[in-house]
Amino acid sequence: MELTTHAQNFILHWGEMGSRWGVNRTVSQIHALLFYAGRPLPADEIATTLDVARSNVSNSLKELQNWNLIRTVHLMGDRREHFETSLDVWVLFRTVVSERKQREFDPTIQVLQAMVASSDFSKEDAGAQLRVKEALALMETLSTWANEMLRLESSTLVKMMKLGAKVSALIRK
Amino acid sequence: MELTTHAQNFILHWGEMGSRWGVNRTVSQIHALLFYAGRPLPADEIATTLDVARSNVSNSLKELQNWNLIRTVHLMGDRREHFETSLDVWVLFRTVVSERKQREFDPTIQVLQAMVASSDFSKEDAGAQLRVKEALALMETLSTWANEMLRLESSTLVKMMKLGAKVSALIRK
DNA sequence: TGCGTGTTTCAGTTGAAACAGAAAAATTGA
DNA sequence: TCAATTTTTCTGTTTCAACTGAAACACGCA
Repeated sequence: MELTTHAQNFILHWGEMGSRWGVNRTVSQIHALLFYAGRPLPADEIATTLDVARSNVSNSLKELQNWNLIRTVHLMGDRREHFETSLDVWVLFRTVVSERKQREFDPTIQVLQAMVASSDFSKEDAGAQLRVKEALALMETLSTWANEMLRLESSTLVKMMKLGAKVSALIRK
Repeated sequence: MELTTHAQNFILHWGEMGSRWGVNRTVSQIHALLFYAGRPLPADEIATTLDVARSNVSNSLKELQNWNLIRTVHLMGDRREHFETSLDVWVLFRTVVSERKQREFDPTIQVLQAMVASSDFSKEDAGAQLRVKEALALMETLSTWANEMLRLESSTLVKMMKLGAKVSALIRK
């Protein structure tokens, strides 16, 4: 498959974005390609299109599957596996947020909880203990809130966001 | 300064967190140290405490200043600059979100806007054009919403989060 | 102006992650 | 079962950001 200029822009920029947020560049490029193409692609076509090694594609696809961002489909008359991603951007967004939270956010909360629970802060760390508690409280608040938001339907979520700060007018209690 | 076990845990874990989110490890460790210590520290004390090169500390501090996460203070009878961070976790959170948005999110929106505006998508990319538009719409929604949230006072923000999905009950319009 | 103290810059080094290519393994159709 | 096709694993190589240490630079003070 030959990429148009637009496709190249999109894929390269998305890969760049990914790497700034701690996601492997090839992984995000592949995902961008599948999203842009909008149809299932076999691994070797991905490899030739992006000009990366077949093995690199294989590992990246596995990573994307672990992230629940792609699934395999089979096409008539072709024994190769084809890979596709959801084309609903809100589904993708929620998946990424949810996975990321599970992998990195929640474990950190646990670490902080353990720290705070083990009450053997030395005396000179009293202030520090308070601050760690506050950091933990922030993360717990965020976590609970995120779980609730993720449970909403996309359309509801969008509506809430568009309401935005208007909601704050209701909070005078 | 000798670090307690708790301090080490906190700082090391925070550094680890940072690097998973695309933030230099030393940078986040230094910030964690300043937060944990809760008092202004001079660069060389940071270097010896974390056991990294003095120059590394210097560059990392500059980075933290660019992020508006630390400021310098001067102590009586000491010519050295001392560095301190806000101890209000919500202030820190908002700063990070705001800076990160400005640096990485907003520019991406611009790229997508440019792509969508330049209407020379070839015919076979019609579907792709639609999808890019949807991705852009999502990011714009998020961006507007984030701006509104960032303008709120911390206490209001927390209240809104604690309300959480309860707000969605109000959206039946 | 020169000296002591502190900071930054810069060039080279290191280490970890990403990647390629080959080899091994798996799958399917005959 | 075998051959053809496709996928995965493995090992070395490359790349790049992070880091160090030394040298250059800035500042304040006598």
